[in-house]
This record gives sequence, structure tokens and C-alpha cells, in this order.
Amino acid sequence: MATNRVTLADVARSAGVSQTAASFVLSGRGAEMRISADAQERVRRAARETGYRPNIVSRSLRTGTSHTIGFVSDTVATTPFAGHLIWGALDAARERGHLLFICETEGDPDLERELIDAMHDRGVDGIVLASMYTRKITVPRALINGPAVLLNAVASNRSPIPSIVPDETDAGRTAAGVLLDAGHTDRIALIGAAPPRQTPKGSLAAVQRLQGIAETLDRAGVAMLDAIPCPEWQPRSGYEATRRLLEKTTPTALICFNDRLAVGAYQAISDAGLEVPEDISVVSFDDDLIADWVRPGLTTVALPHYELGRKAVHVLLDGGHDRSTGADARPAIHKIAMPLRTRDSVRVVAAAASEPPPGPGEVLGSPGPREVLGPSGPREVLGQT
Amino acid sequence: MATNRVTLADVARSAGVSQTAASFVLSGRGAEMRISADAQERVRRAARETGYRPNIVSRSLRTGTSHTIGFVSDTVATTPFAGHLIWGALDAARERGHLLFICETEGDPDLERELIDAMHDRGVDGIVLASMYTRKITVPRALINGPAVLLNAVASNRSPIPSIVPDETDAGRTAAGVLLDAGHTDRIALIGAAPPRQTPKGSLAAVQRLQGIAETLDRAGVAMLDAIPCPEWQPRSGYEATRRLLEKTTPTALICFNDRLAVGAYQAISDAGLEVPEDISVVSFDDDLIADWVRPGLTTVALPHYELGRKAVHVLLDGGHDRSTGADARPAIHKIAMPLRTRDSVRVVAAAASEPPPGPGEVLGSPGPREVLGPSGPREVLGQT
DNA sequence: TTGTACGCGTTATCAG
DNA sequence: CTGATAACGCGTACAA
Repeated sequence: MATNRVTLADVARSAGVSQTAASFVLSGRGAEMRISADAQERVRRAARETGYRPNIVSRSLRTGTSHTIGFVSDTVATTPFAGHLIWGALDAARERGHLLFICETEGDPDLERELIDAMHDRGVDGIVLASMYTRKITVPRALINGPAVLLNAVASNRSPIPSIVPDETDAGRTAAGVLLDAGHTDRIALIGAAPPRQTPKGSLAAVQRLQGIAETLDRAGVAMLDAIPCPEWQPRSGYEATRRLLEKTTPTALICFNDRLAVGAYQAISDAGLEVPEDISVVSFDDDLIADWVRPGLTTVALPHYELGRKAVHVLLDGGHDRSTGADARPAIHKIAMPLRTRDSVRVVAAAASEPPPGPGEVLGSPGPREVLGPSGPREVLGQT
Repeated sequence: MATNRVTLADVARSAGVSQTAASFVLSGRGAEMRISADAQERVRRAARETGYRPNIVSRSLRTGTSHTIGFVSDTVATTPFAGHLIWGALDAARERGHLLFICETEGDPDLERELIDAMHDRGVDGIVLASMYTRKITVPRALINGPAVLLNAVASNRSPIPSIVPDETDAGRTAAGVLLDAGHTDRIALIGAAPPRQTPKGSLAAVQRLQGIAETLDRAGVAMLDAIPCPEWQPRSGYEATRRLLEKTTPTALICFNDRLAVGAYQAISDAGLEVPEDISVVSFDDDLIADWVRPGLTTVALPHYELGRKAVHVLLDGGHDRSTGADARPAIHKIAMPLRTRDSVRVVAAAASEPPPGPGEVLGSPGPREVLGPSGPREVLGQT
């Protein structure tokens, strides 16, 4: 395969010690094994000078650990937005000395099984099964052949595999809280609130976001003005829904169930001769690229893709010590906070306790802490020529 | 690592033959070794029923081939557009029974070396070193430890490593040809044509596209009206350049050096009270996502990312038998055709030989065949909720 | 303190 | 036609 590598035996010979001694020294157990300081030094020098690198393949065969993780996604790998999932996983893996096998199943269960098996054949230490959008999935049988975590997904069937998902319910609370904090205690409408049945297959965002919103609004004693369902979470649907809404009533704030719906809402609001945020405040979810393109910038609760990816490999690598938690140990579901990205689409209605300059929103004390920004924002996305 | 796998020894025992026999049968050399048909059948049945899968790690240790490829990119992996590079590589690898290690160097040479070494440690069969945009790179020393190809890049130093790049020169010919074919024999201006020095670090697109354009225009005997350089290939620069151009002259067609420049040009044209393509035709390069968003749709010569990715792993896997081509065997540079994506930004000026309905452009016989569309257009890109 | 020997799961050589 | 046996590179009981 390569220009002949130097092996541990080479190093040992070159240092004038046994292979065992060399092995102990290089794995840091030299002192423990009471190898002479002189011999240790000779081994290290030989290793350095010959450019010795341990052969992970053979080590893997012996120890069963390959410092390798499989990342199996439905289509996330080469998708513009959710590619940040991979970014996080990649960074976390590298920090811990692991490499990632990455592949896509294109939603094909057969291909999925084939790829998972192919990874097990290569002795991966575990598999991250990732979904492009947060949803319930049926865990493929092939996964039981080794450690695994579900990324951006939860198991619909009973399964001992832990999940990493965004905290959508809390995101709902955050979104509603932003409006409350800005003094909107009335005339709040929802765009995209759909009954579970009309929601993308297995999607969790719809119900959980709604739950968080409803809970927060209830607690504050404000009633929803209206809620228009949108089976398709695309700009066009958002536009239609908002148009219908504006025909029958006059909201002062909108919570759109994702940014693409919000873009449609922007357009409908504009068509109606109204302005964001002067006439209608808009808050949304995802922090899609467009959230920063539209004018005024869209205040939105961000999907923490990068952080999700990181967490997935951490849980995968540190996992295994949580199956003892009680007899009926349910699979752990790790919820990752969805940080608020404050932009300019929310108007402050009532004067409140704190400083006005740092943009609208972000004021009054509503139940629970409110996340802002967070350290996980990944790098810029570039063009291609 | 897993629920104990079934090994070749298990299969042999279960079939009542020696491990050697089992190995031969399962590697298809049973007949050649004249194993009894009966024994062969028993082995195959045992393998099937026990769900035997060969352990690639141990096989790799023995044979030195891991059915694994390393894909090292600067930042292409999670980039919206050029992620298609990976898509192509992934598909091609899977078709040939290989899995991909994917990682990113973020342009850091130390990290790059570390990752390449980590892959060699894991016995990869070869490494694809990918760049986000086509350019010259200095080949990292670590690559010499095994087979490799350069993807979307060529070596600036002398190096025996083959390259896969888009055929930018021919793309230039194509772009110019589109205008010629549509009857534009006059008043053609260039937006983004920059002297090599002002071009993004090591970028090849600028010079090669220009060369192809110039060559084709020359051959047709048409002189360029003007050429405005744009050191930054971004919409803003395209806007400025086009504005300046329109202040001093009146082109009837623009060749923009990429789609982002073209978007800026659209805006400047609109600001000047003119229309595309009625007043000014526009043709461009890349087939960026926006090319299909803007109205009218932008006719552009596409970067064949998917095809590039495919070709890279093919060359990597089939390579090795091309070092014998003469004594001074230069590294092969594989140029991948850039297909034309015909949309609505080019007006047909002169009536010509062929059918008018199928959109503008795509008519007269100009030197050489003109690529259209091509089978490599990958899948749709989706949202995230 | 150091060296010997065995095994991880395969493939490959070489006598029977 | 088949069955021992070695080897790939490394880790580690065990013996010296």
C-alpha cells in the first residue's frame, strides 16, 4: 500500500531492546514497568528518528478498538445547512483521535443496512446514525452489532440507543418568550402550527415547538389570536397562510414554525402594505441561511447543528456506563439547547426593565433563563470559484 | 466492539471443512482449487446461515488492502455547493465496495499532515486531496506514503500525483460559443476578467476561462468590446463593474466570470433601466444555486462537481499503471467537461439553422461539439425541518 | 528489569 | 482435493 512503513520491531531493534519493552515505553507504561531510563530514551529516540507510527489496523485487530467512527446519514452529508452536523462530529472526533467514515443512505433501508454492515466489517468503535431533520425513525437492526447513537432522531420502536436532539420544546418557550419580553401580550398568531398528522413524516419539531409556545403563552395568561396550519413548510405556504390570516384579522406578532415560512410571511406582510417589525413582529425557528439574508434580519431560534454533531460523538465515545440506571433503563435522550439569534424582526412594544439599545427583544424576566447566541456558531460558508 | 461476530473458522467448522477450504470457496477460487461441489455448497450454506461477514480489518492486515479511501478536503466537506464533490466520490466508492474517511483541514498544513498520516495509519488504499475551488496547491509531503489524486487542484511543485480538474478552458469556449451561436457577433463584454495577479490565490478558473473565451472570439473574428476586472468574485463587484461598463458603452452581451458576478450584473442592468436578455444577454460560469433562482434564469457553464468526485476515486482506484508512460512521465491531468446549462438569459439575435422553441441559444454550428446538460446533475437539496 | 510466546482473523504456501 | 502452518503488526500474560 505504501512506501514500507517502519514497524515496532524496527524501533525495538534500532534501540537495542525487545519489542515488548518498546511497546511499553511507547504506550507510556515504561515507568510503570520499570524500564531503565536509558532504554526508554533510546526507544523514544529511535521512534522519533525513524518516524515510527503505530499501525492502527493491526492494533485494532488485537484490541478491538479502531479509533474510527461511522457516520451514517440519510442525506445530511452534502446538504448545505445541516452539514454543520458533520462539522461538529468531525471536530469532536478529531479532538479525540478518531476518524470518521461518512456515508449516505439516501433513505434506502437496504443501502442503510449495507453501509452499517460495511462499517462494522471495518471495526468501527461505534456508529452515529444521523437524520437531516429531527424525527422519529425505526432503528435499523444492523445497529445492534455495536455501539450507536441517534443524531437528530429518536427511536420509534423500543431501543436502547441514546438520542441527541435539539430541545424543540424549549425553543418554543424561547420564541414565545421573546415576544412576551418585548411586550407583546396580545394578538399573537402562529404560522405553520399543524396537527401532528399533517406534519412531515415523523417530524418532531411541529408538535414540540407548539407545545413550548402554548405552555409559555398559557403561563403568561395570553391567548393565541389564531393558528394557521401549513402542511408544507415552505415559503409559498407561509405566504398563503399569512395572507389568509391578514384577511380576517390583524395580528401584531407572528410565530412562524420555521424560517422558510417566515420568508413567505414577510412577503405577505409586505403585500398587505404592512411592515416588519413596525406593524407586525416576526419570530421563527431554525436560523436558516435566509434568516440573515432577508431584511429586516429575522429573529429566530437556531437549530444547534454543530453542537448536536459534537455531542453525538461525545455520547458515543463516553457511553456504555448508562445502561445500569435502573431496571427499565430507557434510552437517554440528550436535548441540546436551541440558542436565540436576535436580529431585527421583533419590535419592543412595552417599555421594560433593561437597556433598549442592544436590539429589540431580550428584556423582561420571563420564566427560565433565555439562551443567547452561544459559542457554537460554526464557520462561514464560502463560494466555489 | 460488538456482539461477537462469526469468523471464518466458525464457518469452516460448521461446514465440516478446513479453514483453508472455506477461505478458497468464499473467495470464489473453490473451483480452481478443485474443492468438491458438495463441500463448496456446505461452506456457502454455513456462511449464509451464520451470517458470516469477512473481517476487513484482519484481511487488511494480511493483504494490505482495506477497501477504504481517504478524502481530505480544505473545507469542501460541509460547503453547500461543492459538497457535490463528495457526493460523487461517495457514490463511486460505494459502487466499488469502498468506504470513505472524510475530513477537513481548514487550510491548516499541520492539520493536513496529521490527518493524512492518520489515514495512512488506518491503511487506506489511497487518498483524494480535494480543494474547494480549482487551484494550484503545493502537494503535502505526507501524500507520498501512498497512492493519491488531486481533486479540483493541480500541483504547483513537480509531483507524480494525477489531477482531476474541470476543463475551464473549454468552458470558456462554450460560453463564448453560446453567444456566437445566438448571433452575438459584436459588443461582447467581459465581467471579472482579471489579470492573473489579481485573481484568488492560485485560482485557475480566471486565466483558463479567459483563454477559452479569447480563443473562440478570435477564431470567429469578433473583438471584445471591453473587459472589466473584478478582484473579488462577488455580487457587489459584479454590480460595480457592470455599472462602470454601462456608463461608458453599451454592450449587447456579457460574459461574467462566475454566477455571483452575474447576479451583480443583473442588478446593474436593471438599475440602468435595461432588461435581460432583451437588451443585454448574460452568460456565466459555475451553475451556482442562484443561477436557477434569479429571473430570468441564468445560462451558465456548470462546474461538474459530482463528476469530478466520481472521476477522482476512479482514477485513484485504477491508477498505478500510468507511471510507465515515457521517462519524464508528467502527472496526468484529467479534465472533466463543463456542461452548459441553458436557461433564459441569452437572446437569439440572428435567425439560424435550427429549431427556435427549446429556449434561446443552442443553435449554430460553432467549432467543436457543445455539451448540454449531461447526466451528472445530482439530487435536489432540501431544507432542514 | 527484560525477553518469549501466543492470539486477533485472514490469506497464502506447501506438503500430503 | 485437503489440512497444517506461517505471516501481517501489535499487545500482553508469563517466565527468566
